[in-house]
Amino acid sequence: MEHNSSNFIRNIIKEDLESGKHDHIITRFPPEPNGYLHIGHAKSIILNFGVADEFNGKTNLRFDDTNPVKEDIEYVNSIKEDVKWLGYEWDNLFFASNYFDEMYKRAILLIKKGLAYVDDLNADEIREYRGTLTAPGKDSPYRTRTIEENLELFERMRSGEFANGEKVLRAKIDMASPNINLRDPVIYRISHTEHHNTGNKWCIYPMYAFAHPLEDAIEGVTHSICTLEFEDQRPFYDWVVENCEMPNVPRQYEFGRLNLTNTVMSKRKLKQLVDEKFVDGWDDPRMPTISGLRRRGYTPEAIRAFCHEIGVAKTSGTVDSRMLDHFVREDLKLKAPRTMGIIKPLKVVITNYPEGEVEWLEAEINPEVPEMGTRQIPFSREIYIEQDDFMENPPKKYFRLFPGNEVRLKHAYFIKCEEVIKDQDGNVVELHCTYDPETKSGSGFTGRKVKGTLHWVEATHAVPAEFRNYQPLILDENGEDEEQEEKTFLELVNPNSLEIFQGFVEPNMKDVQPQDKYQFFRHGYYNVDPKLSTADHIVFNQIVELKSSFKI
RNA sequence: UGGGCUAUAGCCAAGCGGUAAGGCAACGGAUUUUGAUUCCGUCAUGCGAAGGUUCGAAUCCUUCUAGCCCAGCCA
Repeated sequence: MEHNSSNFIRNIIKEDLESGKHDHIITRFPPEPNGYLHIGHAKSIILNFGVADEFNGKTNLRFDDTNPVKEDIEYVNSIKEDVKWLGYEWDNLFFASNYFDEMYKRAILLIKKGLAYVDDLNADEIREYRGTLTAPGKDSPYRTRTIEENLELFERMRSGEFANGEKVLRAKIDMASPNINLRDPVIYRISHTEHHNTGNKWCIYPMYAFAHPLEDAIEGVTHSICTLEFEDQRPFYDWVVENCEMPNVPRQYEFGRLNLTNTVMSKRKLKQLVDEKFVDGWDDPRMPTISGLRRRGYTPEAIRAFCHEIGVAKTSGTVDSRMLDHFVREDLKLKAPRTMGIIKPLKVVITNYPEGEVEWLEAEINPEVPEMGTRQIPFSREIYIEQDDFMENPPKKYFRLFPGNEVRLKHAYFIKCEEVIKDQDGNVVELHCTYDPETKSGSGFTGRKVKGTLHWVEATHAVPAEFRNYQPLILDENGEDEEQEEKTFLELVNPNSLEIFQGFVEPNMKDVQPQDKYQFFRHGYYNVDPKLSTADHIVFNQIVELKSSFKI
């Protein structure tokens, strides 16, 4: 069902299986629990789980929790929920922190082989000694310590004798390497910090570059898939696996991360939007987080279809967010019941309709899926239509209501605008119309045609509802500016990204449940907000508008 | 100025020496009780540029150009 898009990683795995290099594959999704997952992670999840599923392999969910100062159990819970919601089941749930003993032993092995040493240089000095992009670094004066001394010092680091930053363990490779990652990278640092999983057992924690290859090797991961910025790290990845004498040899492959127009996609920036209250939280419907998209009303199916269609490559481009919109509409088209809702109400009195009378009309729930059946909607002398569906002085090709014009009310009758009622300030507050009983929907009336069909809600039975319409959170005509990143990014936040309206919906909508999705006729798709909606006050989040070729 | 990577339409992307898939967007036109959907059609003599090899090149070679990433005791 989800298209067979070819990509280079899939091709590599296929070849590895065909050549007999592997008889099975294991992938992993390795988030650090320091924030919520976003749609960029969804791309990685879908890639890792998808490719393993396709070739009968396994995928681990592994928390890369090697830096306790940034991590929190709240994040591990949200990550698990999001992966499941996207439709994936991990074969194993692992924590890198459960490998700390193993990693410590491998570090000692490195020391014993003369491939790692304890350095007393502080952070600033290490940076100085590292050299620059174009100039080689120079050896630390502590680089030549004996194995015995290193062993003893490292053990004393572990036992808590030293303060944060006082010492580090470094791999001994080459301070003149053109690849900066190979200039004796730090592999262990001291951090007297409680860890969400290991508590106070450790005060030294391995660095990503050292830990990650070990984690993969320990789990027997065959294809370790990560994003492009880790490309330079691959030589060290291989160095660690080899020199730590890991029996399993994982290989790292890098793909381009997902960028979307009008979207920021870094955990740091998203966290900033949350912390500085630009949004309601990680799950604000304007956020590109999985939890935000879920609350907005996006479906896992739509996200998966989108990720399959954008493909996986080594280019770093920016996908038009309208492509995501497309897949949401496509998924919801056959799933979402149609209903009518008025976002900006304008009262219409049908002057020739009997006072006090209400008739119930039958309306199909989804014309493309007749099995969804029908619903009953009331019609009477007073209804609401959309303010945007009336213009006193319309331009050419305006098919909606204007003085003297006749339109069709969906599922009901033709009405003709006879009179415009205004308040003292000249604002249109009410319309007086007449209807033609002959034109009832379903009666087969063909006497005359109208150009426009409007949606409406009967006034006395109408259920009040709140509509929350969204615009992009980020206004980025030129993408993310790198110069004054901090400033520019916050300046690009759209002050009008949320618009709230109080309107009306059909009476049959009074018992909608959180996360129910509807297509409001001629508006678009909406989701019942799981946080804000109550039985007394229904709140709909706009998922995506319907397309429209109408321009005024 | 060191190293790594990338370049196919407005955007994403397939293509692996045999004559440029697909999706999004856009634009025509038909149908339409959603200005939606659906349908039909248009959209790269062209693959960052210039040379070269070949009967034949987006694919191989050479040289250029442009963009992205790397100097955390973050991941």
